[in-house]
Amino acid sequence: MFQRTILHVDMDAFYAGVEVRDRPELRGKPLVVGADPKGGKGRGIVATASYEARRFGIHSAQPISTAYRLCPHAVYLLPDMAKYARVSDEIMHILLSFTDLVEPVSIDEAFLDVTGSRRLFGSGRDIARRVKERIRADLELTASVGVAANKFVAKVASDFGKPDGLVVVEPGEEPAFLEPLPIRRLWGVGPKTEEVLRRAGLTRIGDLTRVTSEDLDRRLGGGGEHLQRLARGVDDRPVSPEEGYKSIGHETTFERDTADREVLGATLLALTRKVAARLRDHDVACRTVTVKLREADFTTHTRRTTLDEAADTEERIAPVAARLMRTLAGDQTLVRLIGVYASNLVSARPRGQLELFGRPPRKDRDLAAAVDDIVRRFGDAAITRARLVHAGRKRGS
DNA sequence: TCTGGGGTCCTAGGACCC
DNA sequence: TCTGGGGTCCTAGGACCC
Repeated sequence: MFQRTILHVDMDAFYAGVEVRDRPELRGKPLVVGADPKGGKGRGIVATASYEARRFGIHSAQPISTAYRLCPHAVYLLPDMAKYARVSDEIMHILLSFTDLVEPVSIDEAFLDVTGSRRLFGSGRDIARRVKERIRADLELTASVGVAANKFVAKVASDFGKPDGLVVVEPGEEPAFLEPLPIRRLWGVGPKTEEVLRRAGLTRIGDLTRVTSEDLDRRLGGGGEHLQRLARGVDDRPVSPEEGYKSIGHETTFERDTADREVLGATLLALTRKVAARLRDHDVACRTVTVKLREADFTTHTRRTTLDEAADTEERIAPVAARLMRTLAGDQTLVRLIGVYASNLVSARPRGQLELFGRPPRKDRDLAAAVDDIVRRFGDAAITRARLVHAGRKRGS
């Protein structure tokens, strides 16, 4: 079979790395990027912990209150997503100088298919070394790189050498490399699946190759064969450059659980505005609108509806979202989080083309375009709904 | 110690059509 | 008279990833 060379590039403690680079006085200190700890009462989680902070037992996705208890004297910073997105663009730019086949996985991670670049740049290991050097020289950041014949093994390999790692798994070595690792390392095995498999006595990746895929299907409700192929180190998925969003959404957790209809309504409207603006930004419109509500006890519900005609404006989406919300929350419902999502995305044709089809430009879209323009020029605070200002005052913020 | 916010993918069941 | 089977679209929930 045709032998591919795949790289998985994964930045080390990315947000923390960027902050330390920009503020050298932070170097060597335990640094936590994430929610405001508020003296141990904060509600969010840790986004990234520096390696110094990890020595205290702090890690990503941990409640910020736990992190604060473990290390109150750490430096706590709020994430600056706009900055990280800019750095991410610079990283992707570097990666694209090695091959066109770059598939971003997240803001700080990507797969590269360098099969066709070997003639120009050398072996997979050579290319990995050069990628790391470029990222270090140009951006003063470190990345860990895994090299293998497919995406899954490359991903596990990059994780294996962290931080500042370079791990190559040669073709044929995959089973020996994977067998002793815990099943949790398999892509798609999270806490639930891990527990189901553990109860069946399966704890190492190698264990999965010693049962039948039907047995796995029965225990997990499908996906057994895929899991088994990964466990053997087989993964045919191609590295495919960006395909665009399938959904766009925003959600927010209240500082304190609330049953205040006005607060809920105003927050829903604010979220809807952000979603609609991003839809227009990406030149897409949505046919499906979803509202999510999480109650104080963490039970979570969603309601969605599909529109007759795709929408990309607050004027069209907000009433739908409000209606869905009313079916989710009673007057007494104590709410922890609400969210708005747009999916079933279709490309929104430029207005010139709409007219070609004999459809007049809509007023709501003209208004939205004007608002987008003002926000671009003067920032988000320049324009807002009277209702949002009112609710903000009401909360005393 | 309670658990963010951005996403993707999958499953099950119902409606509806032929 | 009670009843097939395939296909598509839709909704709700959940697992998982970073």
